[in-house]
Amino acid sequence: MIAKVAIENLTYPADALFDYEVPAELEGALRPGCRVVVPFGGGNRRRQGMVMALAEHSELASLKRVQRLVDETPVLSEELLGLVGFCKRRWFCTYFDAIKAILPTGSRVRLREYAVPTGEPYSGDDTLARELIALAQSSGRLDLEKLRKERSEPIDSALAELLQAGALRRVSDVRRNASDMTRLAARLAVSHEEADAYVRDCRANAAKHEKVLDILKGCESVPVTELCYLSGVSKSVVDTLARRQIIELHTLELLRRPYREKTRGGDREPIRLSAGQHSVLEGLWALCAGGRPEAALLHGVTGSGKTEVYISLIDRVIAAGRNVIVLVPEIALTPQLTDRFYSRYGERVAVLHSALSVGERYDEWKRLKNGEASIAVGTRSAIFAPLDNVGLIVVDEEQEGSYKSENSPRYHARDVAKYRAVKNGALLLLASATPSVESYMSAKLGRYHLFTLSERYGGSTLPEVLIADMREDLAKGETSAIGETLAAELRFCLKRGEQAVLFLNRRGYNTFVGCRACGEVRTCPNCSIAMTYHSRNGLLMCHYCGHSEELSDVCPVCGSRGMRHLGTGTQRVEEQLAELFPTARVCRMDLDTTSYKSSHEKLLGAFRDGEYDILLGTQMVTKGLDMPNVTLVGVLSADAMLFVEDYRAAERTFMQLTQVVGRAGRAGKRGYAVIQTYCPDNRVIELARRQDYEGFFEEEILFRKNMIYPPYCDICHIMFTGADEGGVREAAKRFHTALADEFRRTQAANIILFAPAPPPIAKISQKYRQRILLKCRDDKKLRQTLDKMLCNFYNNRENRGVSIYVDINPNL
DNA sequence: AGCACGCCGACT
DNA sequence: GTCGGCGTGCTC
Repeated sequence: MIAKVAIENLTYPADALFDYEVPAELEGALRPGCRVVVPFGGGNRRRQGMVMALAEHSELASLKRVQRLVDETPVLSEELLGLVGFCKRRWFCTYFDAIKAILPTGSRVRLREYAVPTGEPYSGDDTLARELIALAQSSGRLDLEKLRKERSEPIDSALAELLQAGALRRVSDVRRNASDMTRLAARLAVSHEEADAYVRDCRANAAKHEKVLDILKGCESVPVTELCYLSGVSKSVVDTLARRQIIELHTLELLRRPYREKTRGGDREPIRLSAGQHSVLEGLWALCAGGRPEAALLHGVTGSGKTEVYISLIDRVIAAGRNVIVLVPEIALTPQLTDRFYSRYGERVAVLHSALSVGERYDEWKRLKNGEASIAVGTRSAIFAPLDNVGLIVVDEEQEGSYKSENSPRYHARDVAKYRAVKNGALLLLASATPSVESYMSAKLGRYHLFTLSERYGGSTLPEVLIADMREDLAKGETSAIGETLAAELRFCLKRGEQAVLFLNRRGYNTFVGCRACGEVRTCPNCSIAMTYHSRNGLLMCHYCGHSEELSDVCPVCGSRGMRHLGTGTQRVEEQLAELFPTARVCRMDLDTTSYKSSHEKLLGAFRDGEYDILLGTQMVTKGLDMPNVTLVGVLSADAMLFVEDYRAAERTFMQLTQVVGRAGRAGKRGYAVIQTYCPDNRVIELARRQDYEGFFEEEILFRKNMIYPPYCDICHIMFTGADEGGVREAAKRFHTALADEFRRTQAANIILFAPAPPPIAKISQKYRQRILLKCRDDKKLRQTLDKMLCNFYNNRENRGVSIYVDINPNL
């Protein structure tokens, strides 16, 4: 018997399936989907592998043998094994990149290599070998990985000699990744006075230590990640303090299975559906019940009750004995939806998302795998849920950018969902109030069944939307973030005793720091990006590499004391609100105040319970809140997101405005929305005011067609990164020339190839970047060409030190 | 990415 | 003669 094995840590061109002989004692137990340990390469170093398939014969004359079986039962089903290969072909990753995306971190194993003394004496005269054997005998075994790292000189020839002489024997050990090491917390191990004394006596770099200790002096115990964020230090500083026993680390027993206490499985109420909802449900069920692969797009205006429809559908699918996957863009933003699932399906639902600890996630994964749970609800990676017999896959808010993975494999969950729907004979249901232009186009072309819910649920009406022309305020010399129209509406709203939500988009909210004298903007030393000021820790931080520094008002370029915050911060708006409405209770929700996992939910809960009058926040306030008492929604600046160099700017603006506006006026109350803008005549803003998706689509699709943008093409980015700016540029140029030649040679049609250029962020973490843009059709032929070009790139020694990756239809 | 193989210059 | 530099190519 032969095992076809994918091997961990191979480069892209070397990544193939390798044949290994299955030893007789493993036959039967070793099945596709099991992990194995195999000898690999000239030195026969042990590597982890995944059995992708079994075969009777091999083309090769002599084979090495599988050394050890890691899993007694396969961790990947046949379907998911197929998906591994699909990911590799589609997104240019290695087999193991795909496997790592599919398996939860907790189920992963790490291979450790040891050498143990056999008792046989070593009589050779290699000094290093003598040293090693002595070390092995005194400590019982040698940790090879550690040894290689610690030793400056190569140890492998000495090691080989000892193995040859029979003095050492190789042992490999497989370790589970299950325990949760990340939720570590720190507290002071000494008195405040001793801590002060430590800082005094510590000459070198005590500033960072002092910051850490200052924070700990104020609190009982602080999670390490939080501590690093607040003090702007890296974890190594905390580790050093722990090693010196100034602080101690302990695992925080907080936040385990956060939803366990919640009501489970009690809600058996049949959902009352409107006539419109009911007919959509019947239409979807007809598609689902057939057991053949189908795809549908459910376009329902905000508040039309899409959730009720697909929960009813899930009821039926479950009753029919099939399983369900529900994808949501960001689980932290949809606590109401997950609560709903818990109360309705209880233990039968498993939740998968990144805010869970490694252990929690692994547990949920196991419950799905062993059949305890049959509904997987989660973010992007939940599409890999280990379920068989999937009857329905729901992608909620399908236009959201979070469904696209930003690291390898750079997959789109929608595409994986399509694959799984086909393999399972399932219905793929894409749901949105503002579908992506691509999906709506597919629906119009009949590739998806289109279902529409055009009426709001529960008799509420769409809010009345006012466009506030900020130019009028400006003409009066008024430059505040809250214009007259919005201020007036806020006053009415508060007088009625109702609540308001104010939305500030991210770009406008980011407060970078610049010099008023010379115009210098503080940029990160590692990345070509402006640093942003975080009020909570008082530091300037870089979102890309995590670098942080103290804020100073002295300009490093011109030396004047002119460094100030620029941009509209939530803080500034808060101050203004306090001025306008001194008695109103304002709740601010942004990245700063919500770095803790649960605080988001807590703030929303408090707002919902009426503890605040005004909720002020970024992106996150646009989604998933269904607050009956919110009757006013304000968009502080609709323009900032409109003028971005990105073909999707209009789509995103329309989507966000529509979603924000849709928050107002549920449960029968009249809602109002105010959109502040300096260009009130802009079509997108006008269409969003009318909540006219159809109109928006008609205009947008023309633009996409004329300019050749998706869905009329696929956009392919080929990215080059490296520490040497010139080297990266040269490598990109070489690739561009070779690619152009290849396209000419194969007479590839309908491809627009752009010359390499630096992307908007030209440097991240001290790595320079170059990008080649390609407008093309992402078909088999193109993928084969790119695959070949990538392999050539890796194998060309001129490209050393430059990394390359391909991203199809990336988020910009 | 490792690691072996092999082809050339410095040195015993 | 041989030891060791690193350029080249393979890994079942």
